Parts: sequence; structure tokens; C-alpha cells
Amino acid sequence: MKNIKEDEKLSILNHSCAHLLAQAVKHLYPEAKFWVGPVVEEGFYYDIDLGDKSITEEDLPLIEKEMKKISKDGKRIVRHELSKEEALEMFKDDPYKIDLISRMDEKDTVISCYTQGDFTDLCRGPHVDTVKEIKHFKLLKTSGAYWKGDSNNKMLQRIYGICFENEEDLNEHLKLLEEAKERDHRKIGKDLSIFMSNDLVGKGMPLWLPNGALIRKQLENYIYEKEQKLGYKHVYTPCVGTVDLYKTSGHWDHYKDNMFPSMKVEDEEFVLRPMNCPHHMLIYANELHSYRDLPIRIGEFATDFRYEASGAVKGIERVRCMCQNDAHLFVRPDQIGDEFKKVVKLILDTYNDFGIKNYKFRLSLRDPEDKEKYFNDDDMWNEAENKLREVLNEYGCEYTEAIGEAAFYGPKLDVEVKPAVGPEVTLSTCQLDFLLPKRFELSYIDSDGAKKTPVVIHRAIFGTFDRFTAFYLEETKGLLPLWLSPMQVNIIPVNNEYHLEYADCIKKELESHNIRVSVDDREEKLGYKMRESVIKKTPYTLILGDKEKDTNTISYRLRGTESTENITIEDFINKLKKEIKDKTIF
RNA sequence: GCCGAAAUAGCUCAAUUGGUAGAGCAACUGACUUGUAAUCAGUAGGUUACGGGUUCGAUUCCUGUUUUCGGCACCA
Repeated sequence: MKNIKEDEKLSILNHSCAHLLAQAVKHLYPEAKFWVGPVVEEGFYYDIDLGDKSITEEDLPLIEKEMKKISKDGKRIVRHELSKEEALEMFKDDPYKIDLISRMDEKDTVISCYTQGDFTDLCRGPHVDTVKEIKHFKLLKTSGAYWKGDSNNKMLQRIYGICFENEEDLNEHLKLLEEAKERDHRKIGKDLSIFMSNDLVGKGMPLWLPNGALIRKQLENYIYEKEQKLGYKHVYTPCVGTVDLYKTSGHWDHYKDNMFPSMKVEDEEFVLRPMNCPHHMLIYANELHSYRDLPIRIGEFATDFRYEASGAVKGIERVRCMCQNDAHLFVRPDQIGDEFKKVVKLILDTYNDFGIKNYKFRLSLRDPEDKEKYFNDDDMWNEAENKLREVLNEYGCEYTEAIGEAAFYGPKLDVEVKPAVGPEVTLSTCQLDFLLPKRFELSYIDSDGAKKTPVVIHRAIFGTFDRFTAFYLEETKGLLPLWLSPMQVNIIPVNNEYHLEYADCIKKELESHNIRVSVDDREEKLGYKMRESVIKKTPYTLILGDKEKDTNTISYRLRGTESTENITIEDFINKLKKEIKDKTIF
């Protein structure tokens, strides 16, 4: 999909279209006051204060009509530069523009505004020459948006739109938006019976159906094996902890509003756990550790509960009950770089195995000025952040740095991906933590016999199995590789009376090699069954009739193709086993 | 949580200004015995998300709740 912000020409056009939108809104709603109308990746938006009025999707065609009318008039778009006093005078009735102007510094910024016909807006520009050039646009959606992005502020009306240079590009883009809905994991999840939800269970609490459970099990097996090879020790710990546990860790103070409320039983008070770090800290503390034992890597596929805001839950991407592919690495300070490197390598290997290419690394650093959020130890922060950078550079990973985005306890590296619908989300994460080991008074005996505090690395490769599954369903459009497909082979006997026995025989043979296989023995036509096999995205569909039975072979059709191949069952099994082992993407 | 929108059969969707809720697919039954994306016929399937109100009468209008969807805010 086109990223408008990255295209200079389209950026200007879309920005001008935002002004055109504002002008049209002003015509239709004279009381409207305007905040900002920037260009974003998906086009543009404008934030508007309409008092107690609200614009709904139904109003958009009317606004579009007015925009077209203005565009046809073909007024020029004229730039004026003005002093701060002039600007303040010009927009004196507009508290939003006054707010913007009063924060501008004349030394750094030239204050300018743009006029098109009866509409003038404060703006840095640049713009297209006339409104006539803004022709091929579409208003996409409306929503509320907090003024200045702060939920304590008033909510403004936001209108999103997009503009192209010609009708073909616009239509192409709208088509892509429609296609994105088709690969939304919520749709695929329903079509392929992967997960469901029910009001009686609760919001954000999906139920994984057999197909989903199979996929998840494969993911668990995959990462478990990889982690075991890397020296991780997997544990099981309870889904609850006492409130005191989370007070000790410090999470209670920071996150209690996003936890399910505590429950008192006799003289204990429990919470559903929102994360597993405290449990793992206690496992580390259970024994005395020598500097020689480190790093110690404790992993768990751990179910956590978070009371996510009701407006935030989405399919299995953002849920209130999730399973983390979690691990905590306890390392000496001198091991941070090496251990971090291994985590990055594991991330890269995993993404490579899954054929995932559309992801971005994001390095979240502290804001050195913010002494309140971040604990004060300049040396430790600088050293840690530099180590993270070094590793990323060594692997040649492209990454963006986000100042002030670090957690309060240390810097972190996240992998961000873009879902079919909605903003980017974090998949993998790797976070350094200097605080938690101190809070739990963790230690190891160093070579000089002194007790020292280890550093903790929190990391999750898949993030949560829930979100990873959501993302991967979208990435593959539900066409999962063979090893992850809930049903790998579907057998269609040409005639139940004559070929069912052979089909069952082939089924048993495949099952003896741990291949997931079904026989469609319904009294239906071959074409009918083939259609369903295709819709269910089964990787291999076998057709077994006289031809196959007589020659002791099978005919298969590979998902996505329309031709059949005829081979022996041995060759077929070897082919499947190789594809499963190699995790072939097709 | 906030601003909007929506909720009708298992699924996808209809139902004129308020007047007995329909279709296709799926399911079930029967016939057909089939070679690569839908064989034909029949049967059954609904407290129109849930509660309250207005009305002679509510899927339709008002209201509360729940859930879903698009954004915003949040995301250890």
C-alpha cells in the first residue's frame, strides 16, 4: 500500500486536500474551528472542533460534494508570510490557532498562512498552486481524537481522507483497502475456525478452537526446541500471585489500573498476573548462584491477564488473556552485550524461518532529561544503550531510535509490524532491566567472592502466541506453510463405494508419519468437495480413484495451483516430510 | 476509557413511511454414484443481542446494558 508521507508530491497534494476539506467543512458548519491537518502514511486528516455537533460517516459524501464544488471553482492557493503580531491578530477569534501561534518562535519559524477563496489557514506549506489540482480524493472515516493527543483534553472530530493524482491510483488504493479487510485475522479466524468469542466468557477473552490450538501448539514446539538448544530452562508457574508480590516488583504502583482487581481469599489477596517477571525472579532467588552459572535463562509459555481498555481489544491481537513466549535472562553486567546479541540472532532466525520480511526494529531509549521516569544512573544507561546499538549495527539491522520510550527500568528493543487494519503493534521484545533484580535482592557470588546484582533481560520472541498468530494469519492470508497448517492433507475419494477403502488406507499411511489428514467421505460430487478443500486452504488435496488405486499411487493438487501430480505414496510422504522439516514457505 | 457506527437463522445478507421476519449457503431427509471451485428435491431452523419505555401493534421510534467495528488515548 502506498505510503503517502514518503512521497513528496503526494504529501503536498494530500496536505492541500486537508485544507480543501477544512474549507468545505467551514462552508457546511460555519461554527467549526480547526486544529491541525497533517499528512500521515494513510493520507491526511483534519482535527476539527464542532462544538457539540458531530460528523458521522453518513455526512462524508456531503462534505466530499462540497469539496468537489470548491475544487471546480479553481481558486488559486496563495501564501502570505506574517509577523507573530499579525498572525495573532488575524486568528484572534480562533483559540486553536492562537495556541499554535503563541508557541511559535519567530527566529526559527517563518509564520505563514495560505488562502484559497474564502478560506485562510495557518500553515507552513507548501501547497499545490490551485484547488483545481485536488480532484481525486476520498474521505475515508471519521473519529474522535483528543486535542494534542492528551486524553485529559477535549475530544475533537477527526476526518481522514486520501488524495491521488489520478482516478486510477485512487481506485487502486481503495481496492487495496478492501483487500486488507479480506486478510484481517478476525475474518480468517472465523472462516478457518481458528478462534471464537462469547459474551459469557467476556470481552477480549477469545476461545481457541481446535484449528487454532493446533497452530499454537506448533508455534510452542518450534520455539521451545530453539530455546532449549540455546540453554533456556523452561518452568511452569501459577497464573496468580499475591498483591505483595507485585508490590515488591513495583508493578502494582505502575500498572494496577490495568490489572484485574485483586481478590481476597481468607487472609491472602491475589491478582491474576499481568506478567511473569516476579515469579521468575523468585525462581532465580531459590538458589545461590556463582558468577560461573550465569547467564541463567528461565523460559515459560505463560498465560497472563491484563485489563486492557475496552476500546483497545481486537481479535486475538490485543486481548485480556494472553500467552507470552516469555523468558528472563539473568546475566552479569559484562554479559549484557553477548546475551542481547543471542536474542537478536534468535529473532532474526525465527523471522527468517517464517518468511517474515515486513518488520521494523525500534530501539527505545530513555530521555536523559526525564529524571522522574527513569532511575538515575547515567553510566549504566549510556553503556547499556550503546551495547544495544552495537549489536544492531553488527547484524546490519536497520532500526529507529525512540527517545523517552524506554521502560522506567531500562532500554528495550521491539519489533514492530503492521496489521491488515489498525496501527503498528509490537511483536518481539527484548528489554534490559536494572531495577527488578535490586527489588528482589537477587545476587550472584562473583570471582572475588563478593555478592553482586545480576542484570535481567526480559525477552519474548513471538511476543504473545495470540498476537503472533494474528499477525501471521494476515501475513500469509491464511495460507499457512505445511508445518503450521491444522489440516495438511485432505483426501477426496472419487467414488465412496469403490475408493473409500483405498482412501482410508492412504490416510492411515500418512498418519503413521504424523501427517494431519482427513478423508471427505460425504456423498457429494468431486467438484463440490474440491471447492471446499480450496476454501479451507488445505495445502494438499488428494484425489483417489481407479487410476490411483490400480497403480498404487496418489494424485495431489497443491493449494494455489490447478494441476494435479501423480506420484507414489512413498514419494509423496518424503516430499511432505521434507517440506515440514524445512518449514517450506509456498 | 473517549468520539462515532453496528448487532436479524450456524454463515453472508434482505425486510418500503411502525402492520404476522425472508433469501442463498451450511445442517437434516431422500434421489443421483459422480475425476478437480457449488447435482436436484424436500424438511427443519428466529423471544430480530439483552432489559425497559412509547404505541392497538416495534426488527423498525426512544432509553439503559452487553458485545462487535472504525478511530483517539493506553500498551509492563
